[in-house]
Amino acid sequence: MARNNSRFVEAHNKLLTICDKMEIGETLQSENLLAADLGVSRTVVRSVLARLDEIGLIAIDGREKVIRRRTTPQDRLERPATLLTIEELEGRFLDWVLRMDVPPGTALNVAQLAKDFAVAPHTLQEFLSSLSRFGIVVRRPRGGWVLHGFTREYALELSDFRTLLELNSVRHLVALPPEHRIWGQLDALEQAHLGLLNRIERDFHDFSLLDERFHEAINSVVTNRFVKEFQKVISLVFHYHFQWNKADERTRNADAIQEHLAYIDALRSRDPERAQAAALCHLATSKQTLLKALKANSHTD
Amino acid sequence: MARNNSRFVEAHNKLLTICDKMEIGETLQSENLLAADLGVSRTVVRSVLARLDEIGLIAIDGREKVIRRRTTPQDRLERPATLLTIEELEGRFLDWVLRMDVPPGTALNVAQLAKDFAVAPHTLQEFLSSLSRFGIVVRRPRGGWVLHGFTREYALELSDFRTLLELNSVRHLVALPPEHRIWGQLDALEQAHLGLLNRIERDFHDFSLLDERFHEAINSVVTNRFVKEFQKVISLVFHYHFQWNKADERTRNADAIQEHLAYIDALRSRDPERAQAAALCHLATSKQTLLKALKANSHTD
DNA sequence: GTTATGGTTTTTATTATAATAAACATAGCG
DNA sequence: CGCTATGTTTATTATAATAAAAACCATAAC
Repeated sequence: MARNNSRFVEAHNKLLTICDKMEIGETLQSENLLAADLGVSRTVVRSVLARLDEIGLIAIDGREKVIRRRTTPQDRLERPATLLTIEELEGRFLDWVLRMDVPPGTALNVAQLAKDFAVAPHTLQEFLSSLSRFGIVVRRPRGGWVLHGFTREYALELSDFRTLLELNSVRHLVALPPEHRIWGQLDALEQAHLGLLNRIERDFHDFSLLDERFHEAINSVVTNRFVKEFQKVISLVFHYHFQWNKADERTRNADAIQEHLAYIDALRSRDPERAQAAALCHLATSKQTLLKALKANSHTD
Repeated sequence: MARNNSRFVEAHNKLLTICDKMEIGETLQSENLLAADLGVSRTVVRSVLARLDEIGLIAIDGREKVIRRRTTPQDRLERPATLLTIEELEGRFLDWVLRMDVPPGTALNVAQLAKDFAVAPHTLQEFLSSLSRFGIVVRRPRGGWVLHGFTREYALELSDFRTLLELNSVRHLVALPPEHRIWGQLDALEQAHLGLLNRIERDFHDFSLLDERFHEAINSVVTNRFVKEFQKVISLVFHYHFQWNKADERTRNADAIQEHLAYIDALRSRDPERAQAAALCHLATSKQTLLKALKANSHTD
């Protein structure tokens, strides 16, 4: 009753498949080889073999493992409900906070949340601890967690920080040689923007994703793990709010496309000042959009 | 055998002190008031009262809690060894990594480390999880942790990121009005630098701390939680490496003081370009110092 | 009506333990 | 004698169980 035994079950069922491919009376490979084939440790293989012996599928005699009968569907074990990993949890949690519009200052109940998200309480705890680095949640003095974002303050600071990082990327980008992959990417992105502009009436929802791809491309020219780590949070927050601010979504997205196109042009000019100006202009609009989205469903006054 | 009962013990001993101040035959306050006085919940007060009743110090009769005898030293409970909190752990851990010069790629043994640091394994686990946001450690696919920093790459990226943040701070700083507290702080820092320069032959060790204070002051003008969070890690890493790179420590620190003084002058000029140039100059030196420190005891080639 | 207390529920932090992996030792075969 | 396969032991992580603490509610006393 400690770890979940999904590894054991998986190996067990895989071994059944192997047995199916062999004849009755044949002998299985050595434990070491089986372990390598199944991608698990020998310990697991041994416990699987012990079980197969128990249900009479094979007969273990010293190092002889003889297949005794064909497998039946009943032999297969049910895989236990697999819990989310900490990586999968990240998206779900931010989604929950932003979508459910959880007010800042809410005390988070680890046990309850863990149940809701179908993770071990411990996993959630760890995750919250890592989120606390971004100030989204804070640890209370004697245990427990409080949701601290997303206030207006937070949004402002996040936007400012984003601007800081992206202007840095822009400065790097314009200095790149013509043969760098980024220029081709920008061309492709330009085409995608023009394409979306043509069918904006219907597909304006697609902009959110395009926006993410666009900024990701620009920031990809900087190879810095700290920049990248933050980019993840930033793009998540902006992405979600983009989706939910339904007011004027069509015209807003159409305008943003125009800004992106101007931004791309400015980058192509290789003129650092012009490029930074275009970036600033678009990022300012983006900031306003985020603030409006917050105000729309605000606990934040 | 779950939580440690330090809260109970603390409340217990405090209540003994309260009893000492009262006469035999007097009655104690209500549970609620005691709880407020001791700063704990009523549950703790109740278990403490139950124990005091048991050892015959007081007699509980309904809501009457009569003091029966004087307290003796034997009544006091030994406080259990208090484990480190996650905040205290941070410094200790980075200290260990940098001081012991743990090579990148080392697998971290949670149970062992937890013992060494005198924390619950769980606390260490959480802490590692939060550190993983900075890429110092990474989680292995099937449990376990690997130390990933501090390679030359990491140091370079950290330096670059630091430069990015600090230049931003400088741009903010030079735009601040003369009555802002920062100008007074800079004056004080200048005096401290000049003072240290006079006794550099003897006290060159003190520079590390002064350096930290200096950069902290400059970055304090930006009120951004993301900037602040990173500053913590950055200053830790630089601070430690400063201390351990013993080569030419005296002259190196004397030179750095000169750079700081020029930096302060440039800030006072309120000229953004000049200030940024001075900042860049000093940060570049700092980067070189860090790289040299890494090379000196390098696993990183 | 107000305050104090007894009991109950919730929630968090820690410990014990099962599942896994790895290391080591031993036996069998060529 | 050397190599490989298996048996045994040990170490380590993830999770379930659980104790401590806090919060809550209902009842009793003044």
